[in-house]
Amino acid sequence: MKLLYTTSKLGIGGRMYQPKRVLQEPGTAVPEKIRSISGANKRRHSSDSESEPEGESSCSEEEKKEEKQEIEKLSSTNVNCAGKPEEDTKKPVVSQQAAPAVSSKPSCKPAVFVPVDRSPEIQEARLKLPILAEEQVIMEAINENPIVVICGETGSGKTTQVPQFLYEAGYTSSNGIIGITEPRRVAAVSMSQRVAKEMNLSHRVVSYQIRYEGNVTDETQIKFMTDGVLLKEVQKDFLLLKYKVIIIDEAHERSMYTDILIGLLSRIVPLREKKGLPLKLIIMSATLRVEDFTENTRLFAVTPPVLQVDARQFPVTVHFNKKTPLDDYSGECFRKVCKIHRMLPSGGILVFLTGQAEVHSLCRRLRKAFPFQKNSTAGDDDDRKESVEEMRKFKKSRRRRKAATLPQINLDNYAVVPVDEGDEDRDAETDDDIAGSDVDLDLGDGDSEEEEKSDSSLPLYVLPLYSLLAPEKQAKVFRPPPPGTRLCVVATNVAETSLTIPGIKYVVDCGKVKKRFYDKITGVSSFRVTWISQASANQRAGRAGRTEPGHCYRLYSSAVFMDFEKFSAPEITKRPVEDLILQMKALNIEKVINFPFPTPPPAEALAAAEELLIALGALKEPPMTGRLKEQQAAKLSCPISPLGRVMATFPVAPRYAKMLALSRQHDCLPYTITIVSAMTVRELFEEFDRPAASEEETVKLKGKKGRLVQMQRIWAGQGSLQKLGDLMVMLGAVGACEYSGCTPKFCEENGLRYKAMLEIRRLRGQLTTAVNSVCTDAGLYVDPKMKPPTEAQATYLRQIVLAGLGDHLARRVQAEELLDDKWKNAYKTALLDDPVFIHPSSVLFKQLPDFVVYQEIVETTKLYMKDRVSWQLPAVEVDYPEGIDRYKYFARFLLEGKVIEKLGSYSQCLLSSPLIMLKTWSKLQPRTEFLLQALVAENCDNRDALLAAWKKNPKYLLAAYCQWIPEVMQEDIAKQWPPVAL
DNA sequence: GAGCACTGC
Repeated sequence: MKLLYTTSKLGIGGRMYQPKRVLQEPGTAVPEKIRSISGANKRRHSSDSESEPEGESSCSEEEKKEEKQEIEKLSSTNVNCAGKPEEDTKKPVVSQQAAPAVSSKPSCKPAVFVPVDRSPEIQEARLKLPILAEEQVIMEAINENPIVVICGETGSGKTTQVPQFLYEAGYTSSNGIIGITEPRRVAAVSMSQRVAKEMNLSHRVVSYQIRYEGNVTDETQIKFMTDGVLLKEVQKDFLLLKYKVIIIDEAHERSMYTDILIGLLSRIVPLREKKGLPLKLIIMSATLRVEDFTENTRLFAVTPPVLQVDARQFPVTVHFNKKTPLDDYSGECFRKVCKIHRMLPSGGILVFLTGQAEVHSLCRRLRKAFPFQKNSTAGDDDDRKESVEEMRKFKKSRRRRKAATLPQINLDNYAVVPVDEGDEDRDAETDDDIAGSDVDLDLGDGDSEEEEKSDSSLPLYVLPLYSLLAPEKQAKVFRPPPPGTRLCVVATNVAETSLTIPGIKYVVDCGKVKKRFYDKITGVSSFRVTWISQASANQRAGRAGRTEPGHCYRLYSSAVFMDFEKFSAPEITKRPVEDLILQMKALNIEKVINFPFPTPPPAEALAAAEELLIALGALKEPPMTGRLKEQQAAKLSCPISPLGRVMATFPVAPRYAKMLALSRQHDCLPYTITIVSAMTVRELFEEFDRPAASEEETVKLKGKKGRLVQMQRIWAGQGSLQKLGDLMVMLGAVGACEYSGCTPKFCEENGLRYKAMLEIRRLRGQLTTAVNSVCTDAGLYVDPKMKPPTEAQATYLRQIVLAGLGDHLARRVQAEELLDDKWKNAYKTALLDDPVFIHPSSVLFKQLPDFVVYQEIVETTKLYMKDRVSWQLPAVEVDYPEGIDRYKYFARFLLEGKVIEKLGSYSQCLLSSPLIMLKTWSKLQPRTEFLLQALVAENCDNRDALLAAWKKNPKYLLAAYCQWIPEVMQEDIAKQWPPVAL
């Protein structure tokens, strides 16, 4: 325990640290800062690191070979060999004290102190951060351990300060970089800007890199980036040699890339140690739930030490409801906000709901209850200010009277309450931070009728907030509300982590969240509203204590809260993982199942991913020989194919990467790039079906909706372009938008989401670059005046799309198969027994083509297919049936002209549709039987067999075929029979 | 004839 509390001076220049003890007095029971140093890695690697010069590595061929072997070991079963002998890891903690390693063996710790010239204001602000008092402890732990976990909640300053500690301790001298990963782009950008400012350094030194942009230079020493960026870098340089330190921030969020990075780094760190170029790994988490990292011996053979730092947060009093509303949590939110607004002192309110529609309808209700007449220039009106302020004062006095009496007549305040509820009431009293407040902040959870009445004397400034909301509308929540009003933000989960709203004092938490679920077998996704986790609830509550002490009203009982899961499941366990698996295979990790995941994905998900990648040709097919068991084993460890390597370089889902890889032909690349970009970016079109804020808005929304539908019909094109279905709509929309300069005005007028269009533009740019670097002679560029594809190209594009979505083919259920009404207008897919449908928003909704290819199936009221391409003809990829059906299909293709090109010219004149070959009642037409018998007689179920039969007998099939042709044409056909050159 | 939270390359 004590080891890391040593006050010994560190060899980093003249800098002195305050002894820890002083800071932690007065002798209260200081919480353990170091939760676990058992087995902290005490084996010094001095011999390696001292003898070899730092920063220089001559990479001989042998070393490269060794590296490759080590990398391959990642996929071997022997994951425990992280390069440390067993006995060392078991050394008791005491023995470490006996060997004060810090002074005797400096190991990889840089002995430098780099001065930083901070402004006095910054310096002052920094000193208020609790983490600053921990600098010495943190740096000692980092110096002595290759891997350290730091826990500290939001407000601890760990993200901004730890990189500075490392910089000052010389970790960036000798050309090393400190890399920090963030799960979100905004965080990477804003953190880099803040740290640059705090350190008084240029953006050339403290930089960021996100998907489409960055300001990294040769001088960069501290680099903030998104986790995906670092994962891509591992692909180029497995050992991440330019980094001296990697910090994984927000590891508790358990984003997919973060998890993979931690798994990879657990192997990279010992590899770097071995090379004499040690890399430090720092995992930062907001919660103390880090066992998945620390107690996972597959991940880290030696348990890394865990440091805990305090956060500077204001206290938040949590109030539970006594009753948990069964389903109307939205209504309960309304009532709670009304009470807060009427009875409690000023301060912003933040409400958590689950979706756009809910957000808008609550906004509408609240605005109705507390109208706020905004003038043309909302809120900046000084004339009004006074009167509003006066009104407010008046209201305040009235409210006080009310507040003093209301809680006492709360009918829900029974004398007999369950124990915990009683406690909650006490919490509210004792924790009440507003001295002299005369209001009971525990509002109870009763209904009361009067709240529905409109009260314009108490203006509430109500704003919606969700991710898909236009940025300028989102930005409103960051500005102070108009004078005399109270801010009330009704938000989805964005407000939980991604966006922090200033001035929030009250949080209303419905306890629910809308999540996407995937069926592991069928891949069908659905959205469900579930209870949040305890960690989530606490995160939401924390949003009330950013600027002053706050209150959180949970619309569920504490008993229900106790039943919540402690933490939500890591993303990697809940999602299809084909993209990850491809990335890993590209790193030569073949036995993915043995990868040291902090939490592994379910076996079904791994198998499904592997299967899809094999089908796409990204992995080499497993051998079909040998024992079943071996075959099964081989199936889960297929090596990557050359195609797979190309696909892995494209930063999109493997399905789309396959489409790109195929599009060299017929100048389709620019179109495929655009289609893939549009399919990757979510929600191209504005949502107009939501509840409106007012009657006039309802009318406005309707108008916009109509305009969009009209435009979509235009974008859908004509002829074979139309068969590209919804993808043509996307292509047309993007094309039109770019043609007009991609202006916010154009988007606004045509129902396009401006943000989505920008993202598509940037993704097109990135994919174009990626394709150009694979096909060096492609010479592609992003053309803002891209013409629509030609008819022929549109047909190729359909095939290209099908190549990526081959398993997403749905067949229209024919009238004669209509056994049940539920199959009306339905489609059948390979994997699902249930009918699936074309979504009413599709341009193909009324068209009902025989075959469609879909992007995904989402289950709502029915199973709906999203973003379809139409197929009038069955695709060749369809499994060829066995038995008599083989001949039926072959007959059909033959008649359609798919087998023999020349017969195609007659396909329009046929007396019956080739499709009837497949009908159950086909026998009713003699010509079907006749043709079928002729084919069966010669075993003709493929083109080669047909050609062979013609060689034997040139008049073969003529009679049977003529039955399908009008008499006038029969003579002509007979002359040219057989319709091929033999 | 509809109703999708959030995020990264």
